[in-house]
Amino acid sequence: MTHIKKISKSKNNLSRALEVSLKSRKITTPFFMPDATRASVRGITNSRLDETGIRAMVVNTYHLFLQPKMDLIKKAGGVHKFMNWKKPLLSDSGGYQVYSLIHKNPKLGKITEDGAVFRSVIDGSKHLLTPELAIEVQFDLGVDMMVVLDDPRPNNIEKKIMDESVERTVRWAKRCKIEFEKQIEKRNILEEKRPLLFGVVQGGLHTDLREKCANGLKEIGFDGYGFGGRHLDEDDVFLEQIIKDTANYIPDDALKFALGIGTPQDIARCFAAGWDMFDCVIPTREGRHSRIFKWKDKGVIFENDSKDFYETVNISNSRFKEAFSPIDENCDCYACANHTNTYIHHLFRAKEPLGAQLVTIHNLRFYMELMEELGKSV
RNA sequence: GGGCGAAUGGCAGAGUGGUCAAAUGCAUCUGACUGUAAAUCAGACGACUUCGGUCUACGGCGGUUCAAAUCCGUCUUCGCCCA
Repeated sequence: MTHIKKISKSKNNLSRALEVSLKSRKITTPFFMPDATRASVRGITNSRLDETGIRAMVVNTYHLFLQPKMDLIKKAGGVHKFMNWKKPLLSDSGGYQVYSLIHKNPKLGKITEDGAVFRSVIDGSKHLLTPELAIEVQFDLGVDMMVVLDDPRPNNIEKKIMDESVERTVRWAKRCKIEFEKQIEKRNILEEKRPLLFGVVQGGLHTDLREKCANGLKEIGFDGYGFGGRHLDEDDVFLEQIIKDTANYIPDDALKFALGIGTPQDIARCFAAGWDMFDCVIPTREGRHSRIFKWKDKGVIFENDSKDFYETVNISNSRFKEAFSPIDENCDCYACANHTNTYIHHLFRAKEPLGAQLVTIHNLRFYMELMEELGKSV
């Protein structure tokens, strides 16, 4: 059976809408998944998440593996039951933690051909996360979509080293795919009930390495392919060409997952380049840090490099002390329907967690509206 | 009435002759955040400035000293104790 069906596409034939059949339910692209790294979108209950229109979210293999550990998740009956979330879940492999922890602070672990050696920040215990273990853990989590363990590197490293990262990423992807098929057989999972598996395209700023990586992964065969590493150059300039080229190297009938992207305009540009699904900490983390996303003009979303379709404001700024109006008059989110800028400003000043929760809810609703707008264009 | 102690920047609170425009925390103002080591982190926070400095500041006033938030006298206020 085929899990992915094209339902429409744009005139330029790049952006499109797909219907994806997952084990828990169907989902259409484009979609954005908030990060529920440790099986929770920080501070927000499931019912409030539902109200924002969220259709899927991302949990993290590495974090859940360390805490509460897989024995407990298995006892709970999988991560869906554990967190009582009925809609689709995608688990990230922990590959980014290789980048984030090891490359930023080598003391916290190292990468070997076998896998990534981590020291737990929870209890100091040592762990070896192999590609095989990453897949097994994700089956134990019981998610709808899983990602291979990859080897991301900072964009500014030598091309030779980036090439090694690409080759390792492909070798690890192969091991993941083999383990994936083994697990399906071992667990007796029917084709229509199996999770989808994503490879991750690395290669940094080098288009030829992105192509090499994509081709290597294509040969193995995945349901979807992710854009790995950072999508911005050293000056935080959006890597437009690599984003476009990488999307083109991926088979058209596969899902294209822009991992960790991004700001509203980055998402819009990626979608226009053919990417179907997104996840990012921005709406939640920045919401907790009091930054609010607001619409300015939905009509100019696709106008070249435009940030003009939205703005961000910091609700803890003094100008909101006496702003007795909702964050956004036109927003239908819980925060805007019930509370004023003044109140939310006060909550942040008073360090009341409700402030962060309300802004998180609002920002997630903003991101959902962005996805609705993107969806309308195809 | 007598004795002792204390008064420091918006607040709390270090400092007890020079390296003090004065630690630290809070408050205030602003910024950052892109597959969450992040409800976190960073900067600013007396005035003026040609950015080299200049001025005004540690309860008030007056001394000592080359030099005082720091020592002395006195006044004011507050606290504690004895009558």
